Amino acid sequence: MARADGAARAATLSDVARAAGVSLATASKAINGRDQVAPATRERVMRAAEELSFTPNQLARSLIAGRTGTVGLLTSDLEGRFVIPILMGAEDAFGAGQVNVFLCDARGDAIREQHHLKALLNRRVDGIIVVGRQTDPRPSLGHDLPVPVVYAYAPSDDPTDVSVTPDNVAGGRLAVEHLLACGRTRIAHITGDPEYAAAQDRAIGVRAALADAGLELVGDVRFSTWSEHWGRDASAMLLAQHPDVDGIVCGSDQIARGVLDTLRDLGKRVPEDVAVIGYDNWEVLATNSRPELTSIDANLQQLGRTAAMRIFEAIERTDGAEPGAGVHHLPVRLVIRGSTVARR
Amino acid sequence: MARADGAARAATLSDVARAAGVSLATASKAINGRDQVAPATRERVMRAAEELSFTPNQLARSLIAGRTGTVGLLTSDLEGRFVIPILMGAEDAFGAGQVNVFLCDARGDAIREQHHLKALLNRRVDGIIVVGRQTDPRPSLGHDLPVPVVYAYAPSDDPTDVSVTPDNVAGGRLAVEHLLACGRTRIAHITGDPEYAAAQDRAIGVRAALADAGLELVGDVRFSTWSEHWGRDASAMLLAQHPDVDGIVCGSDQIARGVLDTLRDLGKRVPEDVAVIGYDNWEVLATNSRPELTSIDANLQQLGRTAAMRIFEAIERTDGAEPGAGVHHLPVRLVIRGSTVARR
DNA sequence: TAGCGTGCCGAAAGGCCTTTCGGAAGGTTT
DNA sequence: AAACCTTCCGAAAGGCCTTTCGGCACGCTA
Repeated sequence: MARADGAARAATLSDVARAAGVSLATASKAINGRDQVAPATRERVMRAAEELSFTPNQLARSLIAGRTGTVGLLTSDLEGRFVIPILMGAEDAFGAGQVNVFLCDARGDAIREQHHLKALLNRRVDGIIVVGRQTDPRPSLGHDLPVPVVYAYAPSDDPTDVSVTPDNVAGGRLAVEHLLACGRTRIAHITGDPEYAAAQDRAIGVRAALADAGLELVGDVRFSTWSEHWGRDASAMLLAQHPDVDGIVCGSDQIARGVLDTLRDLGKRVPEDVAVIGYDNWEVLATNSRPELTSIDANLQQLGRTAAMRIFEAIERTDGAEPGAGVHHLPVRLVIRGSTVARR
Repeated sequence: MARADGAARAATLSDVARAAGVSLATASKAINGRDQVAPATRERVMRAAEELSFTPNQLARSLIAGRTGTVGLLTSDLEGRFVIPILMGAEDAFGAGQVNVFLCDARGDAIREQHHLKALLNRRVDGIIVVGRQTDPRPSLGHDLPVPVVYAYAPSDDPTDVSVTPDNVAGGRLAVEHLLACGRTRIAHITGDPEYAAAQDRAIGVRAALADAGLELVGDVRFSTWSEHWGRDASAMLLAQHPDVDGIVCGSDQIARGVLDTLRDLGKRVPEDVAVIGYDNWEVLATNSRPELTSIDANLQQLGRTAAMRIFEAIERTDGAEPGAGVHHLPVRLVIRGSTVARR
């Protein structure tokens, strides 16, 4: 266990002051770069601090400042597929080392969530980011909290909260527009659980883009589960009914993987005969398929950055005003790979 | 932004004391369940606290106790594939709400790691768990830290540190033993980057188990990259040279997915003709393949729990002794699915 | 030489809580 | 009635730091 014998008790500021032969106040000022300290004195203090390997106790600082420089990330995203990029974006935005993040996983349990929420408030976090694992609205934490809250990925069901979530409608549009640009006109849509807002929103975008182009969807939107199995089954049925389909928009990369499997089994070439586009841009799935999968990326890291910036703004302004209430739909991004455009 | 107007300043203990008509000390004792307080008085204080929605400032408490009840999780695991289960295990072990975890991602950058380390120490975490993304030893943080450190997944290169890591050799053995139990005798091994200790260790286990059974590996161990592409290519070459192979141990689930693809293309039935076993038990890959993939699970959540418990022990004992220094190899687990055993 | 400004330092308060210890009030024993 | 104990409460110190503000010493001007 790494615990130095000598470091049993961390050096405190008064240790430094004594070592440097100055008062507590002067030591503090020297270390924090305040003026009112002669250069020579400052030098002396700094050297003493160095020798004692003094690190200022952030607890005491926070107590005085009334601010801890910490943020709570409250999630129910078990797998961490969404929460990790969001966390990284948040870290970026805050600036490494300036702000630290408490990560709490409520595991989809409201009681545990309350528990964690209370713990975070006791620790006097400056703000809270709530990350859901679906884009369906989730219950608000309420407005009687002493710190700002931003909802990421899953928006709050209260429109006076601040929420940031990917623009799934735009994602659906983007997918179709890309297929159209590739010259496809007979386009189908296979997606996941119809209970998910993500599935519905993407389908809306798909239909809208087709309507704009004066086209209709080939067959109905096929909803079921977010799995490869469904991708395989659905595409088999689709091809049986509509052998002339030349483009398939999938509601997730998993579904797209299944679709690719079936097309391959049926002897269809991708992208020559049928172009396939996925959703989520989950690297491990998208870059390992045959061919590699074009996909829609939700820019989760950017989402995290945005959430962090919103928190930041809210922390800065002490008037308690509520800037940017409402659900903000963030743009998504197309990542083109071999499943829609043959490689040269 | 959720910020109640009335909650501009959180209630402090002296507010409660005043409201209840008692002194600071009494209020403190009442709230913390100390004796030396008359039941009636306690009741009065509790009610006042309730009404003011008082939450004790954990900062001040920590300052006094010399303990914060927080732990730092320092990772370089970008994708979070390993860190999330470990984090969850740690949360479990600490007991939700008792201890909170600061998650810091160093992104494989030593400077950033130092930065985060310093921030964690300033915040006076009680301990640090370091999570790597490979099982190769990583540089120690050193022994001159004022808090205990446990290395998880990636062990420290210093044997006097405490490390917990999955037993990859046992995993390799387990895979082969399972194939043997399934009646396979012509077993090959396709795995990832030979620079990874994980690849080497698993290969050692594979060879050892075969040797114990008086068998030899079919062909050499095939090292390359941890990708589906490699799984596809390697198995194609393997089958060309050794058409009689009847079992393939893969170094990862990704590789196994590629292997399954190729076997399917070649008209081999899995598991009837060839049994395939993966590694990592990455649900999204293992349960979506055709057939579903038998795999070795590293019990990461258990790993996290163990790491947390070690930290706990070290925190408890104030004598600075170093219990359990060294690298602890934790048992892994076989998850049987359709790729080795035909479903009934 | 008296008066004034400037530059630097230190005493002390304050942030929020816990704990120790002294002491008041009430009841019990001799 | 005196001595004692128990029960409960409160003053104060302490944990570590920052900030305010008063004051000392020095050098300058009149």
